[in-house]
Amino acid sequence: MNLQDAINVLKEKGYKTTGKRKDILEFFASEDGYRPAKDLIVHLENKYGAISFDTIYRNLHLYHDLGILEKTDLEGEKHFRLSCSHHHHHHFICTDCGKTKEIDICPMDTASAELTNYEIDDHKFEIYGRCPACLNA
Amino acid sequence: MNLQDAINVLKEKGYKTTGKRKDILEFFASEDGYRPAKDLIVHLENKYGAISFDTIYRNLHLYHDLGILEKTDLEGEKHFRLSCSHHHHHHFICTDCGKTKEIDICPMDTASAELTNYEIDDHKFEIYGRCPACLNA
DNA sequence: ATAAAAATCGTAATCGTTCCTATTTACAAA
DNA sequence: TTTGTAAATAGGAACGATTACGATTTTTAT
Repeated sequence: MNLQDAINVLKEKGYKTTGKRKDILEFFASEDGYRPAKDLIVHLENKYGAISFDTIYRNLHLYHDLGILEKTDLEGEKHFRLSCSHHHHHHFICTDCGKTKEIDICPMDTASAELTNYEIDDHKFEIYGRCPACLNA
Repeated sequence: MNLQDAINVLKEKGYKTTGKRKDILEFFASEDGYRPAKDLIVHLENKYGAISFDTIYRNLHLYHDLGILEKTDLEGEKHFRLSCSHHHHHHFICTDCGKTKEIDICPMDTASAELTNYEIDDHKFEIYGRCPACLNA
């Protein structure tokens, strides 16, 4: 998912493409890892001086609902990144810089065999650690 | 990990075994799923009428640090359960009742091959859905 | 029994997030 | 291009989970 794809989704669904909505998308397009709302707030405050929490969180939720952003809970704080809309995969997440690396293994294929009679709605497989760049720094 | 094991760990490490510490352990021993602090507070308030947040959270952290409790972040709320100290495994978590089922598959064996030059500190594999009991209710 | 250390209490503060009403803006239709 | 209106944003209050803190109580070792 890139900036233009995301804007197209917004238009298709009839949402207005405001300056702040674009700013938010640009922010995530310029990052390649999970970021908390806090970082986005700082980024937008640099441009606007002040920004409403409502705007931040309403749009984060909207983007998540539209599949534009992926979300994960890290230490009680929600983090977001642009969706990797190609094939199903999971992530290594660097606990220093937040950058991610795709992991092409999904354990669900075999795990679901252990769960007959269970309704499976979702799953999470994440690996935490430090990326080579952070290890060298 | 059962009640007695947990008390032994406390004593070995030189922590005091107070009535409330035992109550907390008994609470988790009587549950077999992940529970939020909130549930523990309600449980202890039934017995004592009031309980300090400090006592709740200090002991949850202590137990987690000592390996007595496992922790997971579910929708911005930390949930705890007695550690399953036998072999390494993961959990299916029922989003209705919080009960868990062990999953004996760990994807790290194969996944770590994709992460040469990365430092791996931790990982999470959780499956969410509804257990047979909740499906029938 | 008693003293020292540790644990708990009661409450205030903090942090991330949600909610509310008034105002502003984007967009469509004239 | 103006205008009507639904949608979006502002600004700040409220909320829920968690953390922090000085005063008090309890556990445990002596």
